[in-house]
Amino acid sequence: MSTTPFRLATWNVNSLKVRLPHLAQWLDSAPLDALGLQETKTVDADFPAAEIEGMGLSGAWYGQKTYNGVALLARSPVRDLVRGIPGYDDPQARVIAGTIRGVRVIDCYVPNGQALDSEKYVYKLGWLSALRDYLAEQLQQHAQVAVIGDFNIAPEDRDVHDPRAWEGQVLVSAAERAALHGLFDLGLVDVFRRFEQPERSYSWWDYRAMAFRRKAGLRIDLILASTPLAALCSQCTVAVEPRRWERPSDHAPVVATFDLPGA
DNA sequence: ATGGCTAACATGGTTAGA
Repeated sequence: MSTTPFRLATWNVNSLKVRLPHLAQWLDSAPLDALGLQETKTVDADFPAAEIEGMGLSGAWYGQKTYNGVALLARSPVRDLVRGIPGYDDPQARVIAGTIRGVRVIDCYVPNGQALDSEKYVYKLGWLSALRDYLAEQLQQHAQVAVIGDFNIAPEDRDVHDPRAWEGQVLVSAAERAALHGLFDLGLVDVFRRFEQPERSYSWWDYRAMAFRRKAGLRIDLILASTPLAALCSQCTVAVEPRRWERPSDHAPVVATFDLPGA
């Protein structure tokens, strides 16, 4: 049976306006079919739609002033768009979902949480609970589901450059990891770990203290796939190269290839 | 080394990120 690759990426761009040249340059070298962005940091009226179209992409975006903001883009039509988590009243623009070539793609920017004693941490855990309910419903509706984005949680200690220094901190705390594993329990698979990976594979490095050069990062940007979709995954890598460029995002893209049935 | 750096908004210094 013939298959066609579906190359899906997630990238926290930390301001789409600043990172438009990086996106264009990366797309020149990386053949992609669909892409979820986070931290676009722009209202929908100012979204650079013409520039995105010039890159051969179309889709939809859901943004707000200054903070957050997500976009779901593809080379083929994005259908049945849904912004936010239905039924969850959230003033922050963090989720956009659509169907691309039969795959239900849900692009997420999970709250950071700031610190364990912060109200933002309470918001993060409540938000993840709402996301879990939403994903449970989506997995009933669709066989092929991909949940992609900046999860702001490092799943395991091997996803942390210095687990001892980070122990108990936000992004690695037990309650956050339990919430993430709650998503895995729905049947979602972290496809990156389906393959052999280099030691010290991360997707985010602090701008400060030469963290990137020291390989002092975290793997917090993930591609999760429903079991039937994960079975079609043939590759998943961190595209570390854009992190080396001038004025980079602090996150690198993560890319997965799914060999979808059909020509 | 409880700092370091980047971006938005604003146009100096705060908020937020992770």
